[in-house]
Amino acid sequence: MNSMETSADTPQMDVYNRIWLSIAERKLKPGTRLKEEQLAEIFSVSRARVRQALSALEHDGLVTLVPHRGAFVSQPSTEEARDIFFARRTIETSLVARLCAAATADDLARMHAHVEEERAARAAGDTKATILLSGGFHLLIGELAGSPYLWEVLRDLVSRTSLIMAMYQTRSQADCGPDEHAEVLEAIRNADAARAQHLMDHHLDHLEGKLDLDDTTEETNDLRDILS
Amino acid sequence: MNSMETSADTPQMDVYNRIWLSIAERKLKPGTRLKEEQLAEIFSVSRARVRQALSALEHDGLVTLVPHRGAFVSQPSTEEARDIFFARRTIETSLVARLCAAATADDLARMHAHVEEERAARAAGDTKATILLSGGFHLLIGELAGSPYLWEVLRDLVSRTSLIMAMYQTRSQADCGPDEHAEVLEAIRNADAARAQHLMDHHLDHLEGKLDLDDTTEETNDLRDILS
DNA sequence: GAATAAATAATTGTAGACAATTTATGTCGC
DNA sequence: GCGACATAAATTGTCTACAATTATTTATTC
Repeated sequence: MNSMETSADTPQMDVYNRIWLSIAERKLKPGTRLKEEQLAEIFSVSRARVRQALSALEHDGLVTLVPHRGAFVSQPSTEEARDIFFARRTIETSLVARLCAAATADDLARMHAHVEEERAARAAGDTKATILLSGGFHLLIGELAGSPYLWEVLRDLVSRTSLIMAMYQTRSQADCGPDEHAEVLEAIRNADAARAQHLMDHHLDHLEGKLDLDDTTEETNDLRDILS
Repeated sequence: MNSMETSADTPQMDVYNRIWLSIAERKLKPGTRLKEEQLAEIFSVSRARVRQALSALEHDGLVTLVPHRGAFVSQPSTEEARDIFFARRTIETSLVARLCAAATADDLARMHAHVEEERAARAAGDTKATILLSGGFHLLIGELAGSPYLWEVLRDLVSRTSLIMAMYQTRSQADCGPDEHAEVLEAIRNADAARAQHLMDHHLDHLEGKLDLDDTTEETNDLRDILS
């Protein structure tokens, strides 16, 4: 019942997941063009399957579909980036507050185990796992809050955040840092709702602060976008 | 810049919107089978377009796609129904609190105009408009909060709520009632965040309370589901 | 030599046909 | 007459070929 696994049963979900993962891991950079035929060959599926996957990814905001031009890894604007963080603060501060009142011993154990896993991955220098686990902590909070719907929303927000980080991150490293997660966990353990909310809010602010969201230097790879 | 209009530009979005509207208006009842060819003929489009629209509707939780059996208007379970209301409370209470601090005179005017419109529609006995406007008030709050992302989430939640109401509503009438909306608006006007949050929370509770979410009498139209 | 315009090439969008699966109908045996 | 099995119909899932659009290259003219 691990909610991290994103059911790779059907072939079409497989191509969706593989592209999703590549974007979440930041191997596919924003602005990258995704040709349908090329993807079809890589994954050994028909072009129709690729189109379905791309359509779903567009719905999740990870790729942008331009009519008669093709699919590109999305390049969220600074406004959109700020909006995503706003939405995360709105939802996640509410959820941690609720968790303070409702968390079971088992919940706390799972969160503790997760933070340890994050530490281990970071210590081992496994950047791929670090990025995934870092977002996974936030998803775990959504899961423990007991709302499948909000968990889906959070999954969407976390993956979009990954894209935003890939685009606007200038200084320092990629992930949240397990220390702040540990602090939030400690507040939840103490059932200190106000502190947990404050810490989560601050944590997301910290993440947003790492970004270069000044509108002046809209970086891009696409010559089309550079040369007006 | 009215956010209620759901861009019916492309043909595929048109069929999506027309089905979406029929469900939101509760003309299409939960469990109704949606044959692709039939829809294709009705809308005078190819079956591929219908499939795209159905796929998008499934992603929004309004339609359930069963492999090799077809598409059906979703029949959300009582757990899912409660989850939707939980999500709405989580998000909307946060948003009204924020609005209390940030609402401009223009914002207040728009909300006031909307409540009046609701009253007029209800007085005129226009049930279709009443249902739409009733959800529209909640969407307006999302819009004025200035978060396009959360507005999209709210739109999804409101349409799912409409489906839930169609399924589980037993007594009294369909919509929210403009009086409670007016009360919320009054609290926002007075910048009383705590009261606004409380009223919104109570309002959604009231809505949920109108439903018959006892798990015992899972109503359905599909013979398959009735006769095990 | 530079800019514009036409032609060619590449890519996406669409539709129609075919295959796989499920549902309904009819028949045979009991 | 009732139930199980086989056959037929209907519906969905998938793929391939073709049309529409856009990008690139080449040729022509100023």
